[in-house]
Amino acid sequence: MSEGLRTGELAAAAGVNVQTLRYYERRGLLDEPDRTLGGHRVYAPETVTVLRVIKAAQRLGFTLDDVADLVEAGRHHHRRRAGDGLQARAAAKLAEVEAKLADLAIIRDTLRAALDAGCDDLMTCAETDCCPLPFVELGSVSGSRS
Amino acid sequence: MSEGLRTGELAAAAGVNVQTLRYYERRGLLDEPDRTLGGHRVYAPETVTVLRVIKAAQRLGFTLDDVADLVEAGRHHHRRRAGDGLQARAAAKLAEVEAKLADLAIIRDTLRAALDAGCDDLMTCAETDCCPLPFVELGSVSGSRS
DNA sequence: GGTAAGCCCGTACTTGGGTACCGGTTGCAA
DNA sequence: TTGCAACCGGTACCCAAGTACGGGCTTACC
Repeated sequence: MSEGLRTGELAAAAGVNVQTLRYYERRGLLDEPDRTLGGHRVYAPETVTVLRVIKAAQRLGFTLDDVADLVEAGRHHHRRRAGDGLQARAAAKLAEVEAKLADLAIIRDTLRAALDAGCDDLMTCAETDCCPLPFVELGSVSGSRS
Repeated sequence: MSEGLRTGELAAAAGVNVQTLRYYERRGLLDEPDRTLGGHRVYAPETVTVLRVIKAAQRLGFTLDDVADLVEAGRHHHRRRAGDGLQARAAAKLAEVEAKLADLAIIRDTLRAALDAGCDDLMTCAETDCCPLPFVELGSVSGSRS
């Protein structure tokens, strides 16, 4: 058994695009699979799990670079340096996520306040400073994208 | 009075890059300013406020396209159609922000759980399902970037 | 009037995560 | 054996919100 999947099958099974598979391979997230004599890729069935793990990590806010590192770290996880493991990275990511949550909470409150105050024109509000829009800085997370 | 600012001065006053000013002009966020005889831009001093408003709106999660629409809607805010105003857009944006907050809260909890459970290798965890990582879907916000 | 800083415009590049297109091969089934 | 779907590699393109670069002008100060 373990008959192997072709790109189209794997893509369908994992819910991703065929191009994405080759993109992940280029990025080092997927091992280079075996090939048929003609050069077509043949993936081990476990690869579906690998893809699900990648997608899960992405949903946790890790970038593909993060994931590539994580996969790499896991591949030979003997002799690991400090800061390499999932633990350390998860802790760091958690801090980021918490900062982003705090920012978003401020944004939510501000939007609510703007709604309550009934502002309807940004420029007028800014000039007459009737309204609670934050023309001050919004602390922490600088280069943050979700 | 109201002597006018050159690009460099405006950029410094508003804390943005000079290139960004021309970029905003192209995007329709800034009116085309007056020019000197030689073709150099001369901005009205109020433009600093405009830029602060733009930046504030961005911090609230509006895209530059959103902001451009908002500015446009404010420019002739007589005869406004439903859904045009800041109110409506702020309400929509608030819903987005709340959805994103909910997702991030799940992510935070999951990261915390992974930390508590002491997972240190994604692939092993995925295979042995010892750990709380979410290999399920994470609801709502699809194309969301902060 | 010379020189340096600042500005002009157009274009190309950046980041992150893919997608799309292309012409050419391979695999498989009827 | 023929026909067509699926696959191959390489490259180009998409989004947003800018940033950088290059060659040529303008402005301001000494």
